[in-house]
Amino acid sequence: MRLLIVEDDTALRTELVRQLSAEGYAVDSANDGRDGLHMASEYDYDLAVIDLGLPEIDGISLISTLRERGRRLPVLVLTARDGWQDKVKGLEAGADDYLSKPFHPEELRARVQALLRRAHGAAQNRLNFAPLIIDTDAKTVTLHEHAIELTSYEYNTLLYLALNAGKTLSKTELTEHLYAQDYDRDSNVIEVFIGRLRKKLDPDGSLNPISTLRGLGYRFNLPRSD
Amino acid sequence: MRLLIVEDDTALRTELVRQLSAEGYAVDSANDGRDGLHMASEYDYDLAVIDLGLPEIDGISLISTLRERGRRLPVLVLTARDGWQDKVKGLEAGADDYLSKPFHPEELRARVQALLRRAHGAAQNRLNFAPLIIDTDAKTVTLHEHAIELTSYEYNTLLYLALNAGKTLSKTELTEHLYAQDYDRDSNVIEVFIGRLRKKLDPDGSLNPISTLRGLGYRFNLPRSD
DNA sequence: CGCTATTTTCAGCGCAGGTTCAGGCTCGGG
DNA sequence: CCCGAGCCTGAACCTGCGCTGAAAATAGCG
Repeated sequence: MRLLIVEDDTALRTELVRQLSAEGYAVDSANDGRDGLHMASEYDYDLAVIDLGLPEIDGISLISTLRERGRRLPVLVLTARDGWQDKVKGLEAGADDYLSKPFHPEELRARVQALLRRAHGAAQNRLNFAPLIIDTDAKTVTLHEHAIELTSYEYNTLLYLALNAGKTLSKTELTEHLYAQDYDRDSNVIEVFIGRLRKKLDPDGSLNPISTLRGLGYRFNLPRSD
Repeated sequence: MRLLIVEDDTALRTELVRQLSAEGYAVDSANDGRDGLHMASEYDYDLAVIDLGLPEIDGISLISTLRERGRRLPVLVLTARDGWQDKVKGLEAGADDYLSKPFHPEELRARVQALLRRAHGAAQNRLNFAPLIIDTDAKTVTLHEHAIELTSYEYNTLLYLALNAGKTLSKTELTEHLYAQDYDRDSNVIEVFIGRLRKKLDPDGSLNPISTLRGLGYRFNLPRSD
């Protein structure tokens, strides 16, 4: 999951990046609305955290502009103090949730998680695919009631594929969602991770959870069984 | 467990902080409703003790505001004398329990403990994990019917992990709940405590009660057996 | 006010896990 | 049937995270 933070206060921005990176997200950040708009246009983020009081282009306009351009990513708005009307304006502009400063890290985490889940139509923290279960709370994967040990990038890759089950994702699409900006584009990391995932999830080659579409990308095949 | 005290009487506030710190909680305090609201917003406390007669913003409004914002933390209300109607108002505003001044330290202790337990869905004072038992009343830990000597921070760390059994907790998440505000962020205390816990709880390495998820955090593995 | 127990810092190390690379394989188009 | 682009894979590399033991700081206690 790749997130964008738009926040002018350096201290807070750093803190946000730190927090969310620790949760395993790939995080980019911008310190004003203009940069934020740039970055949000350039990449397909899974979620944006936007402060309303921003120099250059304020948060509200930023959100409106994004929405006008048809970007539907979840937006979490940060409002100064109890900016009551700000919240309303924010929601009207197309934000999905708000958080007033100062806020507690816990709540930020919870909201981000909730928004991401909602966006992918996964209400719960437990994705059930036939014999495969992904628990996003414990960050754990189970196959046939049997725990599978995945490293964090393996997990992230699998999660992203699974959240887009049935859809074909190109390799660039995957890298862009798994890594923060400026990741070396011509590398075969993804192939390697797909390989490792297949080996771990399907050692005997009977499940075929991930199929390759030559020239197009990869697709997660298992149907959701909830 | 991290608590917030909101009390304007300096003597009493200091006393409360002393009391509860002595119990091993991480305690922050505010001396009026405004500060209290700030702090409660900034951080995700596990419980709040709030006096009803407060300057700036009174206790009732403070509680209501918190509840409106969707904060569900347990709130213990302190009322002057037998402020009979105050209790009612307090409970209506969303407090979970009350205590009229003056009160016995013992009683405070008991109520705080009870509320914390309830909040974590642990009705009893005894968390049972297969061969490991944590008695939150006696603050003792038993492994295979055999007492384990833990220092208070070791105990706190273990308890927090155990209360969130199965969930992966990042190191920052842990520090934030174990220490009062402004704790130096880049330190490896947590690693050290985890190490010591493992050594004490699992000397021969057969139980593996706490697993580390590289880059993500730690997870308590034992299932509850109640 | 000293002594002990506990917490915190620190530095060094080991290794997990991410990244790269090379060589072989596969598929599809001509 | 052959060729080449794209994909797979095993192995090697290398960085940084987490572990550890010991020393320094601090708290607790008589």
